[in-house]
Amino acid sequence: MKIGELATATGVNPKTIRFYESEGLVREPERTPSGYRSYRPVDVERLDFIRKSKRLGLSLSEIKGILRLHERSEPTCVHVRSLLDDKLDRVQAALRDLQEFQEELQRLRDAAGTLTDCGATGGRICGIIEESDVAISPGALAWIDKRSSSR
Amino acid sequence: MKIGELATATGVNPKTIRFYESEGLVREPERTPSGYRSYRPVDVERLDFIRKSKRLGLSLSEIKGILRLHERSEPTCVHVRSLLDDKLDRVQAALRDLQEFQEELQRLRDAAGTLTDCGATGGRICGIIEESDVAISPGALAWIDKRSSSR
DNA sequence: CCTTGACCTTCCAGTATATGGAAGGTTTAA
DNA sequence: TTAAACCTTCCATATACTGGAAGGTCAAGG
Repeated sequence: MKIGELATATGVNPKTIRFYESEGLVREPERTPSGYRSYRPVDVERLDFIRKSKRLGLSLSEIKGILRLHERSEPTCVHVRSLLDDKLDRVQAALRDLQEFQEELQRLRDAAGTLTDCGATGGRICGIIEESDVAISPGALAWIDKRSSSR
Repeated sequence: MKIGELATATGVNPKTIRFYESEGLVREPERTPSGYRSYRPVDVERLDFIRKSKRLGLSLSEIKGILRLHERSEPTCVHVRSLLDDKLDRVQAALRDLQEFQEELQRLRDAAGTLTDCGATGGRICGIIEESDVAISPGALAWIDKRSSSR
């Protein structure tokens, strides 16, 4: 199985498969005489595992940790449960942060909507922003950054 | 005012100030004969503006856009209002995504909690994950990535 | 005069997770 | 034989910084 076939079988971009290999998430496959990567069916399962893990919000290094445990024939369930607990805590914290941020942003937007001039006179750049006092948590701010770039 | 003093006055790391300069968010300051950057009080205001904008979830390129408008003496309020509307839409979408994700994750966690063995027999890596069917939206997934790394 | 320490300078690398492109080699079918 | 569709490696990009290395400057104290 060449890399393109593995990509089609799993829905993972060939570039991404090579990247996972460089990161140690996927084993280095055999090569054909001409240097092409040659995969086995078990590699489909491994990529599916990685994909499902990512859908749970696990990072590549967390996934790597699980795979390392498994390679040493150690049980993974206890570790995975604690990762899920951790993830759940963070999602809940983010929900709270984001909810609060949404309310503050909404208030600011409402106030800005009534202004015909945002007051950028003198040395001012934009009154809407300069008079704002929204305190977004670092976590929610981080989310905004990422979100903006992933669209 | 040297860069360290500006940093103290604004709460922005000197490295970050230099980075903003390289990105065109802060003007290139005069230099002392020995090459030190020499800032004026107006630079404090500009950095404060950047900081407040970031707290509203604006990206550096969005902030740069606002500053460019202002430099050309064009009004910024209409533009800023549309940025805020956009931001608000995304926050609301994220809240929905994240809420749904939280529920799915909670369900998975509850199911995993009752297992004494996650079923990693044969070629399996971890039954909790392999049997999961959580479909997290790309936006919320992106958030998780960023969040994990920002802590 | 010399040293010490706290500044400052530039440049390079790394963070996380890919993705796009360049430049070139291989294989398969027509 | 030639064109398309693969494959290879290496480098750059996105985001918003942050850390470190190697070295210059400045003020105070001995």
